[in-house]
Amino acid sequence: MDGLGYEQGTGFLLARMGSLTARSWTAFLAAHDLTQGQYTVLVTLNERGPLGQRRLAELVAVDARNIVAVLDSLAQKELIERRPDETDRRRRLVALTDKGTALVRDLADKAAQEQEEFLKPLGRNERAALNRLLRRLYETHVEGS
Amino acid sequence: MDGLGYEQGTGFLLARMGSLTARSWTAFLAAHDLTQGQYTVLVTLNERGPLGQRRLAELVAVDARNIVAVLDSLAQKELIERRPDETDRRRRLVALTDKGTALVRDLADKAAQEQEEFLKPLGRNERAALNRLLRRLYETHVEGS
DNA sequence: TATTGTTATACTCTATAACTATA
DNA sequence: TATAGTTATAGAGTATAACAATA
Repeated sequence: MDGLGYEQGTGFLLARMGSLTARSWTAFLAAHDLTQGQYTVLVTLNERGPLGQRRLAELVAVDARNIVAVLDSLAQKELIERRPDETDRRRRLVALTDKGTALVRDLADKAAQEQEEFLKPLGRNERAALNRLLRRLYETHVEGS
Repeated sequence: MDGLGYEQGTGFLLARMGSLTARSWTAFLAAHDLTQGQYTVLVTLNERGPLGQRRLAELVAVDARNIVAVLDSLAQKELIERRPDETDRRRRLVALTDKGTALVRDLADKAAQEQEEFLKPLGRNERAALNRLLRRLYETHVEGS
């Protein structure tokens, strides 16, 4: 019942801001010929090391069926490779190639600059606070299990 | 060079968390036969009152071409109506119907409960801080102009 | 000529059903 | 029978080109 009718919930704001962020984020990645899904996979592999597709999909929070095409495209770019798991011939271990590792590191630097624009309205301490809160949420929702 | 390779930037976390939030948010809205785009339009109209489609699209941060189908679907549900603008016959003013207004208010309450689940990892003060930071970002990026 | 709204097309993301091969 | 990976399809969100009516 305040000026604007009622207060927007955090969930709405998060989904909404995420969608806006994702847009500029997508444009940034597109300039480097990557989609969000591809980048998230690269980042996750960089953090965790080689993973089976099932576990990888879980961490990226994508259905295991839908990660296949993403991995195909990354493999074609020679950013990842699928290695056979000798102990279980159903499994394939997904790993970053050297080229993939180099790309992730390069993009991390450029992305930091990219964020400046978007986060301008917030001061230094506020950005740190936002980063910390988001990280807490992210880790709880993704690390789980 | 910390444990996990390198630190995730705020932009990445925001896009990522937004995507995760959007997922449960989408499921919640789907239970009430709405998409995210539809809901965002309803919320915006509720805050701002009747708007031309161009300005509405701007506030919702959707391309003006792509809001047409969203408005069509909302009009079919009788949640909004397009009124001719007598002073400029090119324009059509989009307004919430009584039914639409009632729905937005009803969903705002239910959404607040829905968020509990997602925000559980954060304490009361932290949620308030997150809400405040996101609102600042949202308003800067959307109110603009 | 510029602006408001529209139609149509294409790509990404997400969700789902049905399948192959291994265990 | 259960699990790892795959194929194929469909809806929603986003981006873009081309267009009609009006200013």
